[in-house]
Amino acid sequence: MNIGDVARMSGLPAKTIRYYEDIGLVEPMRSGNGYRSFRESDLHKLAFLGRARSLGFTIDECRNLMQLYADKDRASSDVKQIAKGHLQRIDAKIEELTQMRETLSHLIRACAGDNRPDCPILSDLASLPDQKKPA
Amino acid sequence: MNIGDVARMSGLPAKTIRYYEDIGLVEPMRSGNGYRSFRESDLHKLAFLGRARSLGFTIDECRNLMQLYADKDRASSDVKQIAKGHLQRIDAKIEELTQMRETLSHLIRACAGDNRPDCPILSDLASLPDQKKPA
DNA sequence: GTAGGGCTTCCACCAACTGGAAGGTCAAGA
DNA sequence: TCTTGACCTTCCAGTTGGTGGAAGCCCTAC
Repeated sequence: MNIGDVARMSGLPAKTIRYYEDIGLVEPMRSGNGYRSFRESDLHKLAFLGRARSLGFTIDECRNLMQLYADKDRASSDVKQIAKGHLQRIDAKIEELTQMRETLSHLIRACAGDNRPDCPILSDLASLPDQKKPA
Repeated sequence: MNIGDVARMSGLPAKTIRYYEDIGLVEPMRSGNGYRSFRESDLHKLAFLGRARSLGFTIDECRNLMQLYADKDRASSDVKQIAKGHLQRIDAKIEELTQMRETLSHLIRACAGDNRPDCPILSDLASLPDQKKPA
């Protein structure tokens, strides 16, 4: 299979696939004309990567997960551990965004949004953090 | 004030402040020894930037917001517009993360997490997207 | 032979910093 | 006076995960 084929089948852009080869995530063979030649197993890996990335795993985590996938003697606890760590990151991010959302929507509600210059959003942004000038 | 002073007072790392100067967000003066010399107004801008960034506004949005802040003839609707756009982005991100969280926590619950190799997390990742091989 | 698609490499760029090296400045202490 | 240490300077490189584009093969069809 050429890169266009696996791109279509994996749902990943060809550019991304070349990038994944660059960083050693897949190692397709080469045809006589220099084209990459993907095996079934490469396609499989790419699909794995696409799915893992879509769940937000980092490239490094993907690397680890693929290793575990390849290792028939793995312990599922190792996989679960990675997933749990990732879940925690997601939770932290959601928390952070929710906090932003809170503040921001509060400010938006308070802003008249008319043609006058007074604006609680700007007032908030302009407020200094609780620290004072140097002596 | 030297960079260390405004760093402490604004809560921003000195490196970040230099970077902000690089991209034209602040323009501190220079002392005879080559050190940056920050005015009160620079500190104010930096605090503004720090606050806006902490709410997740992009640097470009910060630029616009600072311009509006400086413009005494601004319409608060312009500010509100920027904030609303940003809120939408936040909502989209939260939505995306929540979806990931959903899938992931589901998989984690399904995984035994013991020393056996069977793992629904890996099984899910390994599933191909709904597309078939080429003709 | 030429037009088109697909493929190749390489280089640059995105956001928003962060780390580190090499070196100048300044105030205090021995 | 010298030195130590905390500041400060610039510049270069790296981070994450790709994306865009240029220049140039390859292959098939017409």
